[in-house]
Amino acid sequence: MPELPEVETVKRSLVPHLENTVLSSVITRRKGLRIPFPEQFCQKLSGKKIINITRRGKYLLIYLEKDLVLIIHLGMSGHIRVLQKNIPVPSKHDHIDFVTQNGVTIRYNDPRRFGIVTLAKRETIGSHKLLRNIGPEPLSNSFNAVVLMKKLNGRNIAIKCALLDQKIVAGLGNIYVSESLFRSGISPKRLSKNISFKKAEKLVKMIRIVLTDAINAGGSTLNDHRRPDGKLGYFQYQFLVYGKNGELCGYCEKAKIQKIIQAGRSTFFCSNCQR
DNA sequence: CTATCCACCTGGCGGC
DNA sequence: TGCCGCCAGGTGGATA
Repeated sequence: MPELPEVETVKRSLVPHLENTVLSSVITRRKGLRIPFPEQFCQKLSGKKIINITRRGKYLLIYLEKDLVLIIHLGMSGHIRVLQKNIPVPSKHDHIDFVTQNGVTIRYNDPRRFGIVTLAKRETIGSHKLLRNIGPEPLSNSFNAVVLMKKLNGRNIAIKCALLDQKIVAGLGNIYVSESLFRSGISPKRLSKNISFKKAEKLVKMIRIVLTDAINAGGSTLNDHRRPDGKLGYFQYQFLVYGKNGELCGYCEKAKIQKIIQAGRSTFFCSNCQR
């Protein structure tokens, strides 16, 4: 469950359980995920109080005392559950448990193990390898048409690929790029350098709307993955193009939604509505 | 700079 | 039932 709205949903689920609570223990069941866990990972975290939780793009940042930051990325298949009372026996891909002093267990599960869980020092977080090149937060004022145009300027890559690039804008993934481009009337194949300022303005606006709506819907639920609180997100019911190849476009009702492959990933669009 | 292929992994699905 | 290929919400590296 890994684009910005899903990560934001996870963050919001964790805040009431974790902020101002102390980790009594941390249990890892393997050496690492996409990268190894740091040396002494569990020891460094146990006994530490969690100060606050933020999100940067698709990364969760959990700030603890002693200027320690726990960095979490969910990859393709990572999910987090909040467990209280009757905590089940860990199953196959439950790789990490964060146990708090008030009896809550935060369990990290990730079948494909493309996720990342690591530590950093607070003062180095701005220059951290994983975070330093990430573009503006799409829901903040640092993201606007002028900034976007500057990033797209002269680029010969398809706009779809540009928006997937976390250096251009943070947090968008395969679903929300297709949905944002559709709502903006921009073909995913259009070269970045050929996006007009007017279209960039529209795109910025639509990215904001799509992400905000998705967050309000609790994210998107694919393959029955659950939110940390066990609930399902339901933005998938608001998809207009993603996964709808072969269906008649619900907007123009003239063309069928097409699926194409760009940079090895599926893109969904309406060739009539998007130019 | 860009496109393409690949790697990292497991699981679910449809087809035979 | 089983095997097989293909697909999947991500990212980074090598190559041409």
